Amino acid sequence: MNIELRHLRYFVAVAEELHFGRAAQRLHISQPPLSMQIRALEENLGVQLLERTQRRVALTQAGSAFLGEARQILARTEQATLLARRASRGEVGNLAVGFVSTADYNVLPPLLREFRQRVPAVHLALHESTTDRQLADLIDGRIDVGFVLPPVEDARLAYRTIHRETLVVALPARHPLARQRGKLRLAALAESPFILFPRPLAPSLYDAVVSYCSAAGFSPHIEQEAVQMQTIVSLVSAEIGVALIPASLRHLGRTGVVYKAPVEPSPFTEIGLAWRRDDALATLQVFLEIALPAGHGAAT
Amino acid sequence: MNIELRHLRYFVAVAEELHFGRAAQRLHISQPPLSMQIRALEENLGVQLLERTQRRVALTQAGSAFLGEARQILARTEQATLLARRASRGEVGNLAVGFVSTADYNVLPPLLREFRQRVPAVHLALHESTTDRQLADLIDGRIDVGFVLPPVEDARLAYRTIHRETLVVALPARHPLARQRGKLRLAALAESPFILFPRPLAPSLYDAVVSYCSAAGFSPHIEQEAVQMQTIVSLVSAEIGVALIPASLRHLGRTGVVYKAPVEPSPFTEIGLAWRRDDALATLQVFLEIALPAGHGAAT
DNA sequence: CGATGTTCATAGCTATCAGGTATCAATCCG
DNA sequence: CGGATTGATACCTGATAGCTATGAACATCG
Repeated sequence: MNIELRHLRYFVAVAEELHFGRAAQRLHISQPPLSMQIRALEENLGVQLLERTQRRVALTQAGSAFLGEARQILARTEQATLLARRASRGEVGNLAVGFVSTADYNVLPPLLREFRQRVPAVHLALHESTTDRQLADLIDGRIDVGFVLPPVEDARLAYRTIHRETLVVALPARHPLARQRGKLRLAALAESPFILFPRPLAPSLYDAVVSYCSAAGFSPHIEQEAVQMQTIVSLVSAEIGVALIPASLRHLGRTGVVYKAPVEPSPFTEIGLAWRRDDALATLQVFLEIALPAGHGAAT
Repeated sequence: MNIELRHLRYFVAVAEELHFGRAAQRLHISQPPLSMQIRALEENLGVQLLERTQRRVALTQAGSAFLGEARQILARTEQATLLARRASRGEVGNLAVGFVSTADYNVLPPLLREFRQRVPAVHLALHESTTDRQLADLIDGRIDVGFVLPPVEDARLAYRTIHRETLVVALPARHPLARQRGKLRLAALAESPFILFPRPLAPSLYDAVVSYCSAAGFSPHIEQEAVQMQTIVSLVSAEIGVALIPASLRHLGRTGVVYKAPVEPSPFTEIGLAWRRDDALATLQVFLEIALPAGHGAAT
């Protein structure tokens, strides 16, 4: 027979009361089975824990050493159940989060701040990455949720938009149009070299840029490609060309670059969250609850 | 119903195997009761620990959080039983030790050294004190064993001699007899003032000194009393008088004091150990085993 | 100094439940 | 689609935690 927590609970009660009768009362059992269980515990350990002299119960040295341990084990068990409950509510645990670099300039910071505040014991592992790599990482379980650019077409993944914004023009400060006050007519850029990212990385955004220009009556002359938005802005600053970028990228605050909203109504570019549709991770549920406007569990 | 260690043992097995059948085999039980116990554990916690999909068993986040806790609780329980066993063998615990100051110059140091080496996890609380106070402290449980001077007459206490030594004369360095080579005739001190401690503190030693002098044909002229041997030697150094002290006190090495063995055969003075006759403290047993020449448990 | 009360241990019984066997149901694989 | 695998279910059994009654040792008190 093995030691069970029952033995520890009983022993602690007896050690605290130093009286089998009262201890039994406290444990809501009768005295004989309590004596039996204590005896069983002692036999199991091969150690006498209590000295019973028919009249007085006293702890042996081994008993008082064991008492401390027993108390700690019981407390630890309490802690473990609380921890399990908190974990099941998504209040402790880990969550691996992917994000495209642009998310870092709008949705990501306030959301992380709120998440930290609501569930400080959840550890977030953040991985900057492109949309397509994030989708693969989601499927393979390397991340649990990703800030991505649409579209997300895999049936195993769920997607919800969490942010929409317009496009603005980024001009080198010495560009003739940069001095002009107020809004800008997009058609004025028809002859300027454009900097853009490769289409496969974010087809929707790429297409938005191109069709925006089409609507203004020209097709952009693509001079240079770059993967990260920050790089694009750097290239603008280096006077390689102009670019159409999400409005929040203004926050980059790069010197030598001027941001201007066109007069033509801009299409919306969007960022969304993607996650495994059937994922039951408790921490993910909490994350989605915080991130998504209305309550949307993974299965909803 | 309460959580028991059984539940934790079973859960850890399942979590490690991720397979109810193999886990059951490892636990030497059949699979159905294992499933039942896991379910009972989950109900108890109010938390799902495992995701069973009829084909694959996986840990939930709560499950992996709980797994770590469960492992630690089980390990802790192992530790606790080992600790209890070691404590019952007197290898861990405490022991309160009293000692007369003279013991510090002969028996105490080597004995403490050996004890430390044999049972390093036992904490010794050392209390320098007189014999009579130690006897009271033993009765009242403030100390568990004492280095005392005989006699010990209380029936509740056991006593065994552990050290015997002769008396030597302590002389001021400028005393006429201090220059003399070789041994000293005790009678030569018949006119010197003596320093001695109050008789109630150590009757046997006091009487040994006085009868030693009587045998040499004189009665010592007691000039000054002092409680501690170190004080007596200090007074000798201050040329207040001479003293007869246990030979090991030479180790005090006080400057200005010369130690000389008399030619007359010296009576023996002794130090012994006293403890509660019925005391079952495991650490005391170990202490006595190390301290006493032959094996002598308290009840022996 | 016996009477009484207190306290832990023992004896015998009961009821609960851990664990066994047999089987089902869902899923996977060839 | 059939066999294999695996967790769940149904039902039964045996071990044992816990109960009541009682005993034995000891302390206290009239």
